[in-house]
Formats: sequence, structure tokens, C-alpha cells
Amino acid sequence: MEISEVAKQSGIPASTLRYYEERGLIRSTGRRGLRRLFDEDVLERLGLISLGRAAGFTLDEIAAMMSEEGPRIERAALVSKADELDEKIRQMTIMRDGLRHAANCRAPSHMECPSFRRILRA
Amino acid sequence: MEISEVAKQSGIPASTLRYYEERGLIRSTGRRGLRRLFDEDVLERLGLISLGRAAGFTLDEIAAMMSEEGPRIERAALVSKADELDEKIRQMTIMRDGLRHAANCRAPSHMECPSFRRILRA
DNA sequence: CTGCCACTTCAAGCCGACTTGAGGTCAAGA
DNA sequence: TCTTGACCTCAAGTCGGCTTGAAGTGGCAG
Repeated sequence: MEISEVAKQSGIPASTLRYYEERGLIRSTGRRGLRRLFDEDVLERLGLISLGRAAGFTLDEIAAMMSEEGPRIERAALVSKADELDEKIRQMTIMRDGLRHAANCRAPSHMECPSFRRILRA
Repeated sequence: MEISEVAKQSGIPASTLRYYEERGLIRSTGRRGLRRLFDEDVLERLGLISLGRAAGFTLDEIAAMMSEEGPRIERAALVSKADELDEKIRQMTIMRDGLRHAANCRAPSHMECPSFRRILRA
């Protein structure tokens, strides 16, 4: 596949794909002239990268997790990353509940709603 | 309270507190000489800011949500923010499960573990 | 064969959220 | 009174993750 095709199917701009390649997150399998060619499975990889980004990992962390053979990540690191995610999920859940409450609340400003404050204090 | 006291109790560096004041997220209630003085309740506000940051809001968004009277955020916006959070939580949960699996998995690289891939495809 | 234009490279720019550095001020302790 | 040093201001720097712009190249339709 050409880069434009990958961009279209993944929704990720070509400039970003080039950047990801430069950073070692994806690999092009050849060129037609100047133009990069990618294997189909780059799409799965890109999905994984997006997921990692959404979960708050840096590109370097994602690269390390995806390395085919590279310095494998130690179990402890994986577990502690998972624990970090749990904490983030907890905070985001609190915030989400606070927002949903605020949407239904009549207090003049959200900070003045005792219920909102109580939710956030959790 | 002086800024150093606030910094100590909140764990947020003084430079960040000054920055937050500049951005309108917190207010100092006066000065002793040059030195800012803060009201006790700034701590609650800082907690809320941290929570918002952890939930992925920008400082401007947080400022808008916390404004005492300013342009109140519309319900629709709150609800859609909550929905965004739900989606992020979903993705982070997938990632967390993937990581926990990977920590217990014998595949040479995580990408090669069918189970890992299945989890991530969800 | 020619020309178009989607691609290429490389360097520089941008955004959010701070941090850092240089140089200045002033409340308080000796 | 004088010194100290924690605080101040303002500008510039940093970092991650891209995007943008200028200048070049080459596959392919006509």
C-alpha cells in the first residue's frame, strides 16, 4: 500500500506516518520511486499505537512495548503501567460523574454545588 | 498562607502556582510585601485543577468550568465532555487489560501473543 | 517524451504546560 | 541598621508530538 492509502484507511495523516516511521514505530517495506510502501499489517500496528496514545503512553513507551525482539519490557514495568492506568481511570471516573451531575444541577456555578464538591473530594 | 506554604501542602511548585494565577485558575488574596497570600480554599481549588488535568482537560477548559459566574458551560458541553471521558476510560481499560495479560504471557513479543492482539482489537 | 503533481526531505514552527535564569525587592532576624 | 534569602517579574527555554513550508524527484496519463 502507498502512504496515502494507509493514511486514508487509518485516518492518520501522511506526515504523521512519516514521523512514526522516523521514530521507529512503524516500518515501510520498500519504495516505488520515492514513495513508501507499507505492508497491510501496518494498520493493526497503527491501531495499537492509537490505543497506546489514548491511554497516555509516550511514543517511546509504545515503541518499547511493540518492539519485535528489542529490550522486552519487564513484567514489573507492565504491571506498574497497568496500575497507573487504574489510577487514571479512577480519576477520570470521578470527573465524569462530577460532570454528569453538573449537567443536571441548578447551582449558579459548579464549584458552589455541594454535591459536585462532594463528588470531587472523593 | 504564603505561596511556599500552599506549594508544600498541595505538592504543586510555586512556579506553577504563579502560572495558574496568571492563567486565572486561582487568585491570591493579597500581598505581604511582594509575596502573594492565598486563602485556605485555594487548596480545594488546586485539587480540582489536578483532577481536571488528570482527566485530560486543558487549563482553559478547567478555568471555564470553575468560573464563579463567568460564561457558564452549557449542559450539552458538560455531557459531551462526560461522553469523551467514557470513551477514554474504555480505551484505557482495554490497554490496562492488555498490559496485565502481557505481564503474564510467555509470547516472545507482546505483539505476537494472539490473546494480546485479541484484547487490543476490542 | 513531457509535464503534472503526489510524493519526498529537512528544517523550522507551533501548542500546551510548565520550568529556568537573570536581575530586582523587601520582611525579618542578628 | 544591615544582610540575607525567599520571594518577585519577565523573557526565554524545554518537551512531546506533530504540522508546515520550501525545494526536489519521479511514476504515469496524455
